Amino acid sequence: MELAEAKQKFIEAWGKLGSEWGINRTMAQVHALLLISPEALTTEQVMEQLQISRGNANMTLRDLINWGLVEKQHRSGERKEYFFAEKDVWTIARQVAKERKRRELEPVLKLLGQLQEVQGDEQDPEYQTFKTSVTDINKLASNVDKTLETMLKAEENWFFGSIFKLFK
Amino acid sequence: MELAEAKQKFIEAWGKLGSEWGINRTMAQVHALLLISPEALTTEQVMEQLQISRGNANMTLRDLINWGLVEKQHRSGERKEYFFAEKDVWTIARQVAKERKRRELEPVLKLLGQLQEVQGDEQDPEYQTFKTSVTDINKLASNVDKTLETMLKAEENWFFGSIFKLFK
DNA sequence: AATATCTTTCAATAAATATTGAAAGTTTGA
DNA sequence: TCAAACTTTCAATATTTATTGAAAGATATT
Repeated sequence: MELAEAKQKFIEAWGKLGSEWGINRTMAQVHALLLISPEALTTEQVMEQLQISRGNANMTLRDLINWGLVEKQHRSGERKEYFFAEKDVWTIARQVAKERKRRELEPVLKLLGQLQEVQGDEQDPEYQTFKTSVTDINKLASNVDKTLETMLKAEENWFFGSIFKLFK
Repeated sequence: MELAEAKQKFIEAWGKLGSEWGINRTMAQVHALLLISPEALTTEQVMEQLQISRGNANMTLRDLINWGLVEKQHRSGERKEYFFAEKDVWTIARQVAKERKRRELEPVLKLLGQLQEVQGDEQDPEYQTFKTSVTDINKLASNVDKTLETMLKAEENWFFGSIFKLFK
């Protein structure tokens, strides 16, 4: 396979995977493009390579920066902004985990905690089943949360630090 | 909080979480409804409780069955079909992991393997960066795949079997 | 074999999401 | 201060995804 074709396929696949996991297709594609670019790219270059509009490119790049996956670069003597993606996959994975934990897991945990306080008749099967399900999900979600917390602090921890090096 | 309100909030939250993770909101809501129902429900009951159409209820329930999260029940003397959700959260998590692995992770792994075979000039930074990124992602994805594989076989394995009981 | 009961399908429609592009905003330097 | 170079915004539009509901398909009952 030629490089040009491989790049194309990689970008498409990354976009598809993103959309299957609730991440905007274009955002995933821009990320893919930057991932495989040795140099930082300008908005113009992203627009051209992916055939997207200026507005879309601008918003998508901003989102990627908010996700902590891309950073702006400035070059002396130039007005244009350049965009560069973090290339270490483990750092990327940690970053994504961190953001999704914060944006999605934590709000759910908060609600589950409240729902566990529901009042009702202990003899009512409706009540019993509700309470059991919510409690069980809360337990699992808390464990996932704690596990992620540990993972995210892995670098600071000799034990997991060494385990996670195996994944690198 | 009253049970009725709590149920409503739970169903909404589950639907929202699902849609953030690429799972149809209605599917997640139907799943939530069945999760907190002590008894199996009919299509009619699902339609009424969630205010959705017959077609939607039918397709959604079929999808949930395909995900291995819900099963049909038949009752003697009745023509209607009843639907019942698996309640053990660890089993649910395993089931979801299994399906997403099969539907999304495995196809991506296959492609990454092919992309690693890309031909090009070893001196070309474009080629180098592409190859490094693809290889690194492939490594991480393979490790995730293997880890999931182990998890999915956990019940058959005394060591992880006992570890995972901690999560229940 | 006709009818009642229940399930499935799928083209049409609606709703949610993503994208465009032109105008407004900002920054730099002549 | 002006204007060129670049970035940002957002209402309008397009695309994608989900939902409806009526008709067709099953299956059991008389």
